[in-house]
Amino acid sequence: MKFIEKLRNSGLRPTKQRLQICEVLFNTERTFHFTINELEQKIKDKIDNKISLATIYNTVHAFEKKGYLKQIPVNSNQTYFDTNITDHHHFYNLKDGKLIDLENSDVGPINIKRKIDGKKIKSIEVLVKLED
Amino acid sequence: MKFIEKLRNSGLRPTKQRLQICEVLFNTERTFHFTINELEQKIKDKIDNKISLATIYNTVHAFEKKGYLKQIPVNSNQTYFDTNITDHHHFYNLKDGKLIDLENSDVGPINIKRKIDGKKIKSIEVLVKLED
DNA sequence: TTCCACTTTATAATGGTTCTAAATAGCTGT
DNA sequence: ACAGCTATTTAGAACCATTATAAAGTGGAA
Repeated sequence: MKFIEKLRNSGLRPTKQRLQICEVLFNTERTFHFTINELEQKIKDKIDNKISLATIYNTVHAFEKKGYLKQIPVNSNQTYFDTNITDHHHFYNLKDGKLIDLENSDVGPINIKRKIDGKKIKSIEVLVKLED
Repeated sequence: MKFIEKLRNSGLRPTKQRLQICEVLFNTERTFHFTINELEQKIKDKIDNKISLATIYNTVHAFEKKGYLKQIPVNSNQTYFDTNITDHHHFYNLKDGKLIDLENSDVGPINIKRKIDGKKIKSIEVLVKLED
């Protein structure tokens, strides 16, 4: 249905696996953060067939390249992704490794005054580390 | 000399290896960013004896814990460290993976309006990704 | 000097991620 | 519906940064 179009429009074949991963990632009330391991678990819980780990990696990277997912810059042994692709920032709870979205209104506009020749700004991301 | 005191004051024994790594990291005109691999190379270039890779990891982590180094939150397969431990931000050149310091005056103050119960802010870090 | 906890070291183990190559499945044109 | 082509999936191997291990070495206090 809706995801078939979405995938086709971006040049990705709407395979069974991709559509199922779309359901898990995008057919939700709210956006969320995840690691590949967490996504693998969510997929296991929600669908009955098996999707190979390699396919999950492939798909997540394909979706990220198409702009349907964003990587979150955090130092961790795993890569964190976000289904919220709007410009926004994050709290990072060092205790449990959990992320919390920060609305732009919680941070205020960020104005980068310095320019680098021949480069343009692709993104501005703020990470606020939290401790007890 | 100066590094012996520094180490002793923070409860780290001033071993030959740690002092040599201090020379490479802190006896410089300017601060710099590095990965463990880059540091390993720098050490090979500057000293004649060999320091085990495990010792380099141990030392970098010990120095980070004591606040002599900072990790930079970037998504990369390697961990980036910074010898500039003042509060500041970074440009990240996606093309070559190089980091550039941003002065606070280049970014302006960042005021996080939202609070999380029972947590306090440890750091606020801005990463500005650059593309061509 | 002696002793002991701290440190270094080589090497193995770990674990997230990427690669490989063969099997499978969309899709287009007939 | 079918053939043929290319994209995709898959299991498993490979990769590689990082961490763990356990034995040897070292700093420093008494």
